[in-house]
Amino acid sequence: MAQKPAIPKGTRDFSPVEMAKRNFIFDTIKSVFLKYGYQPIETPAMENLSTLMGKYGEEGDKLLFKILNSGDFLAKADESLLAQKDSVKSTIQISEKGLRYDLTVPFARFVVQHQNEITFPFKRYQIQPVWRADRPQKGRYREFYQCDVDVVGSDSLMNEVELIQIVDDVYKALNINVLVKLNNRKILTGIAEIIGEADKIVDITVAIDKLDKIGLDKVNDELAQKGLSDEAINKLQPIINLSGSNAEKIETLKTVLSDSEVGVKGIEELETVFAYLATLDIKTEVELDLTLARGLNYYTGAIFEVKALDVQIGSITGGGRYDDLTGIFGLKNVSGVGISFGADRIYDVMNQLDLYPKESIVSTQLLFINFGEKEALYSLKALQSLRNAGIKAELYPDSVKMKKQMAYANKKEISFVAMAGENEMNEGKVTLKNMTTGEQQLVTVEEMIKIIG
RNA sequence: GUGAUUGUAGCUCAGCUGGUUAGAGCGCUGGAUUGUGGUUCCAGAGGUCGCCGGUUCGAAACCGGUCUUUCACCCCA
Repeated sequence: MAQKPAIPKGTRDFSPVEMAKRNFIFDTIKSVFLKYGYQPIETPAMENLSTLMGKYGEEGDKLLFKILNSGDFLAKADESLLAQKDSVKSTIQISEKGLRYDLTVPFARFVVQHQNEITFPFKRYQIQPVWRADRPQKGRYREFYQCDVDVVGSDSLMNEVELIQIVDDVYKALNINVLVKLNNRKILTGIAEIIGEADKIVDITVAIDKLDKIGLDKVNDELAQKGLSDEAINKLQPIINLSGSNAEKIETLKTVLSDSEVGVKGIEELETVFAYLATLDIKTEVELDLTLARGLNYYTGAIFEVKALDVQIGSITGGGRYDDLTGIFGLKNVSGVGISFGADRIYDVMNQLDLYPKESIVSTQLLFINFGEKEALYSLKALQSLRNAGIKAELYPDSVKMKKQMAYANKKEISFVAMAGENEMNEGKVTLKNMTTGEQQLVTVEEMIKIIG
């Protein structure tokens, strides 16, 4: 036990059954992405630290996995810096690469680097793992998959609408009940302007983001702690407490934010998105939620978040519009909007609710019992025809006790077992056993294909 | 990063205030049944009690450290 190998904290192995379930999720998401005209790309697991650092805030920098330089990296490093024992400064000396933290920043890098080969608007999806040196807990891992869809090079709000359609399609296909929360960063900026605390926008959004969790009083406490005047906090109250239908909320905001140019722009954008959505057949409820802020600093327009309604877990999908992201890498005026599906959390939700369709987890459909070399060769021929007909079939490789071979079929949940011994071979047939009913019949290969297929 | 929490057979767990050969259920292997699994019966294998160190005549149990699990904060998918 003690000597057994282990895997690093916050990482997981996936068994065949788990992989079948995960692939069902990935395949579903992928097929929806393709349906909307998005194309796949992949980027390396590691990026230069210079492209990663500073993009996720100070916290994010700490959560980046850094890769030690190759060779005698300590000898090449500046001794005086190492002697200071300052981890942040020393990192630059001994590490120049890191594991990607999300897919959006590498994508921005990709767009800038390949700008001359890309046709805009560029619609891409990307399904790859990302790594964060976070402390693991429920629904939180150090290695997890993101499924990103983004479109860059288009300002049209049609894209926002399309992303919501995609969310609706994906969760309909997965059979998960969700709520889409929608907000707009411009409205948040407008609010900060109106109450005269424009420079505290980040503190304000972080605080009101917690409303659900800690309640109104504590949010106000936190706001005061961040240095907001009582007057500003008072002005904020009607906004934090905003309720009613989406249309009602928008009406209220219109009067409150009428003096803020950005705020008005934000309201217009939201109104347009809701108006477009109203003309479409969308099953999922979309709710305007002003407390939705999301930590990432680069959102400039719409902000999305998707919550599962039947399971208590963090958000399972999130995203938004970012006008300036490629600007960091030197390409100006390219606006993008995208969302990210958290495959691992979706997996946890699906598991808890047991939502997998039976077909999604079948492996082998038919097992041939091995009675010996001559019989095995006879079975092999039949297997070719079955496989050509699209049936997943296998032959037990060793001619061991039948009991053992049957137990193997049972454990792998193979629904049919075929037996071809001397009698069957003489007739040019096989005995087919249905493992759920226990019935057996003598049939030809063609008949088998009909029964199983 | 802060504060808690967990770790005993492949799995889920028991093991009282430290005292001889550490237990159960399930699973696994073999047999009853040498061309029939999933049910039943019988037998068997499997554990330096997470790891390192300390206290003690004696530690799975007490203490320290470390790794791991889970949870809250922070942040986030």
